[in-house]
Amino acid sequence: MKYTALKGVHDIFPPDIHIWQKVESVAKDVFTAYGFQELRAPVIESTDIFIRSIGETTDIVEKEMYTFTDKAGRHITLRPEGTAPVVRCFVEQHLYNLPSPQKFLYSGPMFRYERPQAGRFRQFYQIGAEAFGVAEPKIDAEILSMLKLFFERLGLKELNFEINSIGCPKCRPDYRKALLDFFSDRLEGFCPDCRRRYDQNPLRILDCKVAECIKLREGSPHVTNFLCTECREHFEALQSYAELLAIPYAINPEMVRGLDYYTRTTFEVTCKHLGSQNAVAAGGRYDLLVEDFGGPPTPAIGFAIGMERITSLLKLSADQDIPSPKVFIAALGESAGREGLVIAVRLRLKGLWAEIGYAGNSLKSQLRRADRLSAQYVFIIGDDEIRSGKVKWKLLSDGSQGEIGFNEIDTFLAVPPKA
RNA sequence: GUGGGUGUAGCUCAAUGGUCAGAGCACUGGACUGUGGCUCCGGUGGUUGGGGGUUCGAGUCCCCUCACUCACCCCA
Repeated sequence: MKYTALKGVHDIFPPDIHIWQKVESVAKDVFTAYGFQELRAPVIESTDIFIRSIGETTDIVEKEMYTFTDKAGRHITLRPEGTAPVVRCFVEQHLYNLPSPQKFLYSGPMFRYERPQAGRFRQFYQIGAEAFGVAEPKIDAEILSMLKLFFERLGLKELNFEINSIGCPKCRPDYRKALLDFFSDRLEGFCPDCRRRYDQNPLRILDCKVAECIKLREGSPHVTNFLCTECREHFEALQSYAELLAIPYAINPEMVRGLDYYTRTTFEVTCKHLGSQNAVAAGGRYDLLVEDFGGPPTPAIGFAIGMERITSLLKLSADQDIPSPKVFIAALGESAGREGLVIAVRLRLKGLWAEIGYAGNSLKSQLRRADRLSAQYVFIIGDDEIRSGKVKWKLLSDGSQGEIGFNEIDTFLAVPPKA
């Protein structure tokens, strides 16, 4: 094959595209009901926007960004995630001057240079939402409830909602220190990755899947025991609101985040049917990021849904409704073909999906094609029908057929079939 | 970046180192002049991912390379 798509990217086309469209429309409906409006930010931004927000020492920034210089030497990066561009827009466009809160949804491709595997791609799609201006934990719970509704509408089950609080710049250093103290005397037993994490990002040790490390970290301090008063109250209030809204969450004090900007609430929705990349949605609070970008102090919270992971789950479960034509017009001969073409265009004018057969195909093959397309009706037009001014109709589901005049077609199709 | 697995028809897969690389599905034509699905018969479709090597002989063995895939790292 001479021309192929790049590694880690993929084409989306029928029949899968119908699942994608379904997910997008459900998200838009549900998020709209929660007061979110669409915001479309560019796919490219200045590189420093991502370095500043995601964090200089994160994997994303250190080795996963698609970065290049344009013809004027500007440093440009294809967005690896959606929050930073939205925050940049929020500040640059002074959206904080609009009535608070401001709530936005977005969707589109993200780019990360990684080795692809199940559920992980170099160009991948996210649907995300960001809410600005509310410090109250009520909105944290609302966002969880919005996700719950979204998944319910899609018929997705067996999902786990996990929440955590990673504190704020006031309390997190205490926790970090406690963690370092706890690990320091047993560091030798940990895997090489964890020993590296000890220096770079000790919270990540909590995430390690190596059996030895899991055993060694038993009894390690929990972040939730180190929260300052404000963070603890926020987290407790979130839990009570989540219970009020019947969100079946679990607290996972070992859940950590790969982006530096998170504060307090973090959450993840996972599904065990996904393989090792099992998060279908994840997000959290980032109360300091807007200020970091030069805006006024503005608490905020957001999340992103991984489209590929959702659609792969739907492909497992779903009875997919693939759209099919209302009418297939099978014509035999040139003059019947002309008549069929005119009828098809007239039906399309009314918004009905009409397909026609083309020259050189026998009636049998046209019917076969109609059957493959799952057309509801076939209209058969030949010399006889042209002479009599009628079309023969056939209902494919039960094989019944009859005749109607050319001018009766519209009313005929308006009446639902008995089958 | 690291490690494993797999590359044969559009798809899913056969073929002990030995005739002309096969089957099912799909597509297409016919059995049935103008009636789909079911059945039967025929047809189209291949650089066996690419390159090199071993051999009388390679889809099969070896090396290189590319792609896909799963996992690690990390993450949606």
